[in-house]
Amino acid sequence: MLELQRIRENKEEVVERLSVKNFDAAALVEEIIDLDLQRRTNQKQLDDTLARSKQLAKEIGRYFKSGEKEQAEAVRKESLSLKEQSKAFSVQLDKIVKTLNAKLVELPNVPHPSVPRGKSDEDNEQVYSEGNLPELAENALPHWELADKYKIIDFDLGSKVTGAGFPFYRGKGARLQRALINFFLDEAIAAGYLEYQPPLMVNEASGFGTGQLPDKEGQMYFAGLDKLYLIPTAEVPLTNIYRNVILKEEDLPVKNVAYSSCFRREAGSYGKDVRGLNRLHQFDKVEIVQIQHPEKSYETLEVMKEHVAVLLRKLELPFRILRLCGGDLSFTSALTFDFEVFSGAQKRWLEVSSVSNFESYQANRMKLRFKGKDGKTRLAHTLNGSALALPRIVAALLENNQTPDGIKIPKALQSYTGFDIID
RNA sequence: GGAGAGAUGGGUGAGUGGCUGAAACCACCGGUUUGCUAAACCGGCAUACCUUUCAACGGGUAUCGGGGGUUCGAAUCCCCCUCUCUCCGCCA
Repeated sequence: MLELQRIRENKEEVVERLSVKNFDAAALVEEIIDLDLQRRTNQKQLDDTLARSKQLAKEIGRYFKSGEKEQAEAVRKESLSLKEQSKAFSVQLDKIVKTLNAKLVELPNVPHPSVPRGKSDEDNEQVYSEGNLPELAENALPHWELADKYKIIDFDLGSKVTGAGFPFYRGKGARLQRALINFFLDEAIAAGYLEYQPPLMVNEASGFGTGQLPDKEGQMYFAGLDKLYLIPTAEVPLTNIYRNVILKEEDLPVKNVAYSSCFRREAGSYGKDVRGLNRLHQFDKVEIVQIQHPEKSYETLEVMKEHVAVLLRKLELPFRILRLCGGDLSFTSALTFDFEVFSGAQKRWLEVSSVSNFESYQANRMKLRFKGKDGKTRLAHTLNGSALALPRIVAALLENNQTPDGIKIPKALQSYTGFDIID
């Protein structure tokens, strides 16, 4: 969530910038400022009452010790009435704080000044592209037909055993998955990231910390008996490692990477978007996360972008980078770049990575801070990016590299797969 | 799943109703001393909110796993929850 101080001191700017996200924050911001004022007034009253109570309690102690029972009794009476007062203040303060927090959570992150206005993904701004679009024969097959032809992915079997969106990978298909995971992890480790194997289920506090809860509750699978959520991305456990942590400035940046399966309910998706590997309920992804000094986070965002670009280059996939417009930007993000690869037979761009700077928005929710060299404690900035999500990479690899002899594996991957063609 | 023990500041650990936001030691930071290093000595060392003619030095409140209760007063007593450890059961 946004920092209260920022809302208080830059009210107009916050409202104006949030309008880029097509979010009308004017009324909400006023409410928050008003609640904050109430909170402070109330707190002052409570604190004063408690301070007096403490004083009296000490007096009573002294009287009892010196055996002055009568004085003690008198003071005790006063203290008793103070107790009622402070109870009332405390109940009211609690109510105000709860309302204030609920309102604060409704406020999305403020977009970076470079974020263009726009309604939907059609308004995203292409900032870079690389590689030539593949020229495939007219009868080129989409990946789901290739998957079937070479018996490397079985969607029907997944439907039988689990449900739609939970495919089986088999033979060279399974090995290709394993190869990609190892390739991505090795690249991240070489770039200085520390590898984690995180839990695939998280508790409610973690879901709140990275911003999945409360608003995106319906997107996560929930194990109700134990109140645990299946992670939609490794970002959740990987970032929540630092929930309620105060790092030292010299520990920054923290660079973590994790491979994990990801689970998404994807309620409301349909049509060509969910065909084959285009959108799954369970998929594999390697995720990179950085925790960085506020003054360096945008530099870092560029570095992370380049990391993803290198991966796609090594996989010889044509890709483009989009700067998400306000309308397409997620609730918690200040600036996001999407990477899309061109999938030759479907003739469409598929999103394979999303690299974001959340500034202090997640950090404020989870109280992730660092102590500066000046001794002051400040919120850190969090960033993350997919590097990369597997299914659509596989879709593009299959489609773009199909030949009459089989599907060619890019050079960089061959030492990982142990084969250079799927036939 | 059953039985028991426990959770205190960065770490170890004292503290069973008032003088404890919390001893001591270690770690860390600053200083003195010192050929250098080390040692010794002195000082500092949590977080949040409030207070904004407090520039600075401050003042107030809360926090001893989390929540609730008893009491004029709770780290200390009571209840609930979470987690950790030990033993038993089960098991990849």
